Amino acid sequence: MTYSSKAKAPDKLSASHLNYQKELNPAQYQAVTTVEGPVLVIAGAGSGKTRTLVYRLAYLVDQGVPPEQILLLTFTRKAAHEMLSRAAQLLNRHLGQVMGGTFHSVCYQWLREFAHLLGYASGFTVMDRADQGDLLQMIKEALGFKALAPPFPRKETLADIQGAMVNKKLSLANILHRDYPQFINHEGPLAKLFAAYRQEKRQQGLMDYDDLLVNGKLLLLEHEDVRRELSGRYHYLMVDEYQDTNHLQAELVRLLAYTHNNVMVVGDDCQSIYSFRGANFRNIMDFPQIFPGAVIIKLEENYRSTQPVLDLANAIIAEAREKYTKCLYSRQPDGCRPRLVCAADEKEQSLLVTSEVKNLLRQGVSLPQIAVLFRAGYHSFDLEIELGRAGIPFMKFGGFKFLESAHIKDLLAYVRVVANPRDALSWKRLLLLQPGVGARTAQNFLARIKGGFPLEEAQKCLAQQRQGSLKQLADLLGQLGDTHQTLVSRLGLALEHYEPLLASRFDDYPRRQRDLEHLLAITSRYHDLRSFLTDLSLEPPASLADVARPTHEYLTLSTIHSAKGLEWEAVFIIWAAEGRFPTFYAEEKKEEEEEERRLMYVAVTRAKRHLIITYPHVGYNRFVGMSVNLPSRYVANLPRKVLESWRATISEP
DNA sequence: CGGATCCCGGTTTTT
DNA sequence: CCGGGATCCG
Repeated sequence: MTYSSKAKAPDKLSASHLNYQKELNPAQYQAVTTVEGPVLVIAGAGSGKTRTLVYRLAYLVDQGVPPEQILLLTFTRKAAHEMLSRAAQLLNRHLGQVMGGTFHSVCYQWLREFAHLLGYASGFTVMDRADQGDLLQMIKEALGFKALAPPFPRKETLADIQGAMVNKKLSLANILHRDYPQFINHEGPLAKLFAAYRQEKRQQGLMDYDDLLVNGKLLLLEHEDVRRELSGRYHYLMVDEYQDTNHLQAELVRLLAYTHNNVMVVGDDCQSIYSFRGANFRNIMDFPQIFPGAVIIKLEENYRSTQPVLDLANAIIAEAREKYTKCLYSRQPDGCRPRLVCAADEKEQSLLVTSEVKNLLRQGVSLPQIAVLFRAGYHSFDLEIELGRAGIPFMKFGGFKFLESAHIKDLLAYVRVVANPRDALSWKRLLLLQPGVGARTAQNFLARIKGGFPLEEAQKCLAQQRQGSLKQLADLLGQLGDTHQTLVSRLGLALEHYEPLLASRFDDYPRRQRDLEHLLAITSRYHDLRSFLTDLSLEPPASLADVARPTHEYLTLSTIHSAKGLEWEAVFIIWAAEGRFPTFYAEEKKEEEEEERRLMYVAVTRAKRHLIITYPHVGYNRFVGMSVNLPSRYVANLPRKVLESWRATISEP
């Protein structure tokens, strides 16, 4: 451990006057000041986990550790930014040099530096989920698998299967057997398809999300010098939300700690809600085996919620089949009991939330202190209409994917082919947009530029085509590649070209046009095309949406997944009905059903003081028409002293 | 090539 | 029940 002397630097190096012992409770203090060797922090909901990470960052810097030697891995890049700026505030100095972000974005940066070692050009671009589906579809067609006896998986399912193989480390046969028995007959073709997929990505200079982790790991595993270099670059590792990491991420952590073992991970097994993308909360429990001698610290005091809210949370998680016991306790014994309210139907549920929100406002709770949470994005559609009618401003997080909508992808295709001319996927998208161009022309063009030609080559090829629109496009691409122009003006040119196509393609084009202008506004923050495109793929859309946020106060609507780590004075959980929450999807699979329970636990523990859980008594079901809903199993039949049951009574508007 | 029509399938969470 | 995708025809 060559670097241990740094953290043991004498206290006089402390530039700040922070009194760590006074500002933190004993467990937090221990977590903050134990900087050498492996540390596992089990942090219950609301136990000051973020505070602990922030103070630890500050502490390290206070001890004289150069910020650039710290690596902070978080679930979103926004979370990393926030922690850094809070630490900077504490110390009253700028900490620009700390490396922070998601595993994906950090791997991306290393791969830009070292991808050539893996036989990848450094100019690779990142594919999102939809791109993955499109490429798989192209291959499915090319291999003639559309003619196979149905059912053959559609492109979204293909992407799911591929993702499961990588993230859950299971063989194709295994996945098919476990989750997709209906496709077992097609195992052979599927194996071929996925092999071709891997090959195509490499040839086109594309990496999907999983590749970033897989290749990042490969880089560290197979290149001892790189491992040494990167491990030495960051002497102190901190990983947030460790319960939501998968085997690849755990392996990355192990490899990065190679030269020093200074690694702290923070997590809560009860809040593990991402197993659908391979997260495994056992990573937490295995941590002491992988890092022998790890110090284990539990944060159990909850600073967020009143005791009645915690009582409900504890009652929900008590039923979990498998968990590692923590005892959460609050300093605020008093507070109102959470309520379970049965509304007559969805409309009444929406009216109930609206009128209760108004109630809270009268009581002095401000709009930004209120959130409505739900299992799936579409669960709030009706409520959104009602809120609009009532004139309550709101912002919605999660669910809808701005960046994956067709018009955004169309516009981006213009610049993506400029950034990476080998990207056949974007070429195809771009070409098919042009009038007079169909599958045939696109195919011919792709065949001609196959193998990766520079942009000029592609331009020449376009100029030779019969269609006038393609000759025009060739000129435009020349301008888009002109790096003397600002990125905004280049994207502006693309938009100018795309707008007429947009109008003929979509009948709701005015709305889509506004989206595109919003995208252009985001662009002005960037100078470099590649980093712009990367951020769009790797940055959660919510943080990009900052520009569009209303300046006035608003109510938060969010999926529970997107609400992770956040808190509000008052929380509503809507559609807490069997079939929706837990989703009927998960009802039969034990492990998934367990995860739904944890999801409810996460939802409940977002509330500081007020908590209302509702469901509509009658709901519309596509198969059966009207049907009667039962309350979610996680909140039905709880003792009255934990959860009050009500029938909705609201005055009609 | 592009528009129209018909049929099937499937409903979720996200880097 | 709605929308995406496949197919067919002009």
